[in-house]
This record gives sequence, C-alpha cells and structure tokens, in this order.
Amino acid sequence: METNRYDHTETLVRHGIRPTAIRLLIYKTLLRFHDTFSMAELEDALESVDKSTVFRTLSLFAAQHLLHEIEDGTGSTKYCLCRNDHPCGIDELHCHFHCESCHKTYCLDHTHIPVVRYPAGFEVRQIDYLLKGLCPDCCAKRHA
Amino acid sequence: METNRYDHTETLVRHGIRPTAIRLLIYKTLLRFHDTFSMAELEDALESVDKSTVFRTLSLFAAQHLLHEIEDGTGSTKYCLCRNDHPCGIDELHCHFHCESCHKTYCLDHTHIPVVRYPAGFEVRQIDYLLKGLCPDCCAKRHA
DNA sequence: GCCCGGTTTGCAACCCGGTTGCAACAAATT
DNA sequence: AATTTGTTGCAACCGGGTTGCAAACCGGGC
Repeated sequence: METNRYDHTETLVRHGIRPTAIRLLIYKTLLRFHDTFSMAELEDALESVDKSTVFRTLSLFAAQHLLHEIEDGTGSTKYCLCRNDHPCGIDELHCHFHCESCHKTYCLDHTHIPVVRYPAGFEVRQIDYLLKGLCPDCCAKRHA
Repeated sequence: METNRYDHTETLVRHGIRPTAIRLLIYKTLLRFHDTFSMAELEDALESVDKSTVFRTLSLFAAQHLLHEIEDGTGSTKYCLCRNDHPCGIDELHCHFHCESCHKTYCLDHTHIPVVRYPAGFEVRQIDYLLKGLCPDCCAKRHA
C-alpha cells in the first residue's frame, strides 16, 4: 500500500539515509523479522540483492541508529530494529535471549538492562545483556 | 619452581584433564594473562605450538570448566580463568568490560551479574554481561 | 533534456578466526 | 611386545565478513 511506502521513505530520511529503491526494499523486508535476524537470513529473503549491498546497507542502518547490532555468542552478528533515531542511552536498551537449542535470538522488549556497580575509572557507553538457555518453544518440546 | 609444576598437574587432573607436557605448558602460559586473552594472543606467546593444538586445548579447558569463554563483541572469542571446577551458576559469574579504544577486555572481578526480570517460559542457564566504553588507561590518555 | 560529479550497487576476490581430516606419534592397557 | 586409545602437527578447508573496482544510478546546474 502507498501509505506504507511513504512511511518507509520517511523513516529512512528521518535517519539521514538516502531512500534508494534497494534500501526501501531491504527495510521493508527486514520488518518481516519480529525478533532479531542475521545478514545471512536477510540475504536469503532478498534473493536478488548482492551480499555486499546487504552488508553495506545493514552497516549504514546501524550507523544511523535505525538498527541495533547484537552479539549473541554465535559469532554471527544479529540485528534488530531500534526505536530511536539517536544513540540509545543505557536506559533505552533492552535485553536479549539466545536459545541454545534452536539458536533463535529474542528481543526481550519491556526489559531494561540492570546496571552493575563497576570500579571507578571506566567510562561506560553501552551495555550488552544476554541471557542464554532454552526458549519457551524448546522448553515445551523437551517435555513433549 | 617444582611446587608450581606440581600444582598445575594437580589443577588439570582435578578438572579431568590429562596433564600432557603441552597442556601444562599452555596452562602455565595462559596464567601470564591477567585479564582475558584470545587464541591468537596465546598462540603468539607459544611460538612452537600448533594453532590447532591451542584451539583444541582451549576448547577442552573450557569444556572442563577451567576457562570461561567470553564474547566481547569483536567477533574473536576471549578466555579467562574460572575459579570453579563445575559449571558456574549465575551468581558465580562476573561482568566484563571491553574498551572500544584499546580493545582490551577486562574481567571485573568482585562484580556479580544483576539478574533482570524476564518473561515466563524462558529457562535461563547463563547470562553474559558486557560493559563497553573507555578503560581507565584510555580515559587518562584522552585527557593528556 | 543533457551533462557532470558524487553516490550506490554488483561482482569477484580476499581476509581471518575458527575448524576439521588425517597421518604420525605417544601413552596406557593387555 | 602388541593393541588400543588419546594427542599433536600439518595442511586444507569453511564461512561470515570486508574490500577494490567498474558499471549503473541519481540529483543539480546548465
């Protein structure tokens, strides 16, 4: 629908990103992922777009604070939508959960990262908080 | 000194690791790192040992809970000594700090990982807590 | 409408940390 | 000593990520 298309252009522009056709396509496609996604997953969902373009677009989106980059311990970076158009403060970040069985990484929206007391002298800019274990689906499967 | 050598054999055996010469050498060498270290750093400190041996030894040490594996967002796994000889509970884990300037990763001993309230259904086995920013050295340099 | 410079894209090649198969070797078992 | 099991080095591989380069594209000035 037209309104959507317009919204997406708007969104990119608001983040200082030139809204090319491919960028709009990539943005539209990544909205299909509700939790986090990897570059490879996005590439698969975008048969016709080159890997390097996907890579550069994701890097750009992340640099412009349209996406968060997440390390989930698998060695492959995950991405998720950011709600803000500026570098997020620690109080604006949420926790993530990585399932050791299905390897899906969840955004725990509605959580805030608890702040630990750390030694003086460190200047903290960001905190990654990653829970690991079994997700509800995999817990259920195990008992089935 | 002989006592040290004995201690190291003891340590490996206590963790269910056969104390071969190379493993003792690797263990002795990794004790030189006070915070965390990467496989590459250890390899450099061990000119004569093959990369695959270092890799397999670190994997073994981690599996036997002699080492912790840490993701610091650089994509290269870091290791640090574990004080326990069993899988650590969440209350036995400490936080880490990764300096975005010098790329050193610190163990914040004496910290405990604060536990967040997460949705029901998830079974949490482990938590990674990673602070990022500037370490004391790099803060000081910046103001110099 | 057309040209120009800067930007974006696709392709191919590369990098590098990590990982594996295999053969040689050592150590434990009989 | 012979057999079995575990360990090590070597070389090759893997895959995610990254880069150089040329072609395609876009937007502004004429």
